Amino acid sequence: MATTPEAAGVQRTAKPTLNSIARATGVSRQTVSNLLNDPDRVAEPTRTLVNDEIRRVGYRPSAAARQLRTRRSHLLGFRMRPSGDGINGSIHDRLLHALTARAHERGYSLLVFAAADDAAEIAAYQELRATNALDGFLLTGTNHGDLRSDWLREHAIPFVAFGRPWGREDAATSQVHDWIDIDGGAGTDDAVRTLAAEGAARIGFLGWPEGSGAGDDRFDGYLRACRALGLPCDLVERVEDGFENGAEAASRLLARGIDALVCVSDSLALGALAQMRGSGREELMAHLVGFDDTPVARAVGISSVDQPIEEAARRMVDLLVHRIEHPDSPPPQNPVELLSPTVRRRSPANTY
Amino acid sequence: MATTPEAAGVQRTAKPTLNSIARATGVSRQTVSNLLNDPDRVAEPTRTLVNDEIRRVGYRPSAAARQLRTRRSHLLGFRMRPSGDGINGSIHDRLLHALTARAHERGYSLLVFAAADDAAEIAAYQELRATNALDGFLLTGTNHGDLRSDWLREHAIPFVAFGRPWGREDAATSQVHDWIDIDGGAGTDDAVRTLAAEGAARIGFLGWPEGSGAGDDRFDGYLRACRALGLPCDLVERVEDGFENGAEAASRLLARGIDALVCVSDSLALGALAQMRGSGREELMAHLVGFDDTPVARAVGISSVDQPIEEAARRMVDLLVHRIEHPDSPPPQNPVELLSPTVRRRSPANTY
DNA sequence: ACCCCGATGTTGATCGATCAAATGGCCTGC
DNA sequence: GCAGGCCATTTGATCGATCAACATCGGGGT
Repeated sequence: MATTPEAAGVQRTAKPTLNSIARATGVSRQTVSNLLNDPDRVAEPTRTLVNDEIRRVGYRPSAAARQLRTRRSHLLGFRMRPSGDGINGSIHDRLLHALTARAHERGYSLLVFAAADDAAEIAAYQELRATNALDGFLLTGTNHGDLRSDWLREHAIPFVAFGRPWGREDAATSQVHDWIDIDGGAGTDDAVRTLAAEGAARIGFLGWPEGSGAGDDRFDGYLRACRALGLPCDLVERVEDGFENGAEAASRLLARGIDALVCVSDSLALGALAQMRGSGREELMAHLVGFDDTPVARAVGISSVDQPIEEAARRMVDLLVHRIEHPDSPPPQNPVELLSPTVRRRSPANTY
Repeated sequence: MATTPEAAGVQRTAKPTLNSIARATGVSRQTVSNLLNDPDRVAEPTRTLVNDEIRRVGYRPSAAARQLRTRRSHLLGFRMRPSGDGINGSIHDRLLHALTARAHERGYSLLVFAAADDAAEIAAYQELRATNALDGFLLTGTNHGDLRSDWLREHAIPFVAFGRPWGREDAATSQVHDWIDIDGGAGTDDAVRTLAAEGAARIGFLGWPEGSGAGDDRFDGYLRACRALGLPCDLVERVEDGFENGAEAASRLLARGIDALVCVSDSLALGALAQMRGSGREELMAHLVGFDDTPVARAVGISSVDQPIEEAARRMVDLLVHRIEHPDSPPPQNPVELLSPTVRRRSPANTY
């Protein structure tokens, strides 16, 4: 922000340090240090004197020196997943951006690293923790029996996960960890109710195969809503993610007779949309709901369940920072954080 | 990789350091240091002795300490752009992943930061350089009269840009900088020739408004090819990126009579595709080419110009690392690196 | 014999911050 | 009037690595 104009031009002198500031103002280095870390400890006359000098020469403390002494790097680790061949990659991007912004506000930076699989990710934790002294990690896409969270907990390394600790039904007794998640079930539930309110009676569901935490959760929401509303809940196809798979599965559902469709991802929804159009069932296109509200869905005009990624990112960072700065704080909180998504309603028809 | 199984379980001892290794093996700390930085300096009997101990206790040097002494952080900065509302965001993701992977291979890590605009990005350079001692920066999306590259050069901070130094016609005389880029013009040229070879005679172009480096470059490629082939080259619309804009502009081009269309982005191409379908000109869909080969284009079956992002990322990192490690090396190379994209041919018809 | 050299390895100083403990001044209470 | 305390500040030690300079030991070359 306040990039002092002088600082840019003049600075031909050596880089300022705590010591140089101290000498220039006639106080001791520790006083300068105090001013930075706990301003109340230094009295008024001194305070402004030193502050002015700091500003004048554009002093910034050295992260390396601080880290060496305090063993805190103020760095958080984030794994880049092999660039989503799916359309869903865009939420990954959104998440990373939001995490970066929030971390910055809290005085932290993000270090990204690539890892092919979970084992490689764990190896990376170890390496980064030892050499770069990362303060903590931000995990995404947790799954049943996730090795990563177990490993991190065993090694007492702070982390927070985007995704519930799936398959930890014994949560009450066993050690859990910090996490936030988005209530996917509430999203599909909401989608079903919205479609039903508009008159749909045979609502289909196009999901992922059983076994993925998020996928099962979204399926549950569908079931719950259909049962509550007295609608059939067996119009279901569960396939791997992807445009092609979506189109194929949709054709089967169309054959069984549906008048609306909820999908577990925008990729699948896009495939379903193509199938509807291809088989002359354009009237269904307005009764199709995807998941993630990706740019593609917005562009093409598919309704979609919008996840509050920015909010989720904020809370992730806050949770992690809290755990880092208060290592002895109450063990992994309650059912930590569960955010609700929103259904974005739109219609493909109005885009042509 | 070699996460020693013992290291995980046993380690209840203090973290190993150069000194602890030295004491344990009976050599001096400097010898251990030499072993790490220049193995040839230490003779055989010692070498394996120390190496074994290092492996045994799982020693990893402290980046902070090293950085404090050497003033090298082995960190590269990368700015997260406000998550592309466009569909094109996915190449950003691909690029970041590839950069991360390559940086790791070269012994560097990526630190990401968010900045709203170029001015904020410059402020971030200054801050990150002073506190975190970043070794260099990776820029994306350079434009005419880019402030960032000027600032970095003035301050003698190593960097490499993805994107030519647009508008530096005096490149021969003026100071240039390291960069790589993808020859967009070659891509559109190729697209035109491909379409022409398949019989198209009136090929349209849907581009961005004049003034963006990459956009003008791609337009030039179109012009060049059309002229060379003796085809009309005035079937052109230039609009801001986006699905809606693409659809509108495409309708104007359709009215003027085209039998093929080259677009400057997949977002625009997707809009054009929708317009073609909406106005019953499905036969044109197979003669539509987008740009970037995003997942959406792949999914929907639009042909697209595929940029060799991974290759570009590799060269970016290599150039930057070279400049960091050889600050006095020959000034900004020649027309540094210009990679050629590839046209991916597909047809929307075969997806239903 | 002598001197110098390369190959190995060692020691003291240093990078820039924070921690822990000590200092000196001033005020309060008995 | 003096012990005890609090405040603001200072001093010495330390985090873990590298740099620069110096020791040691065999060999050649002449």
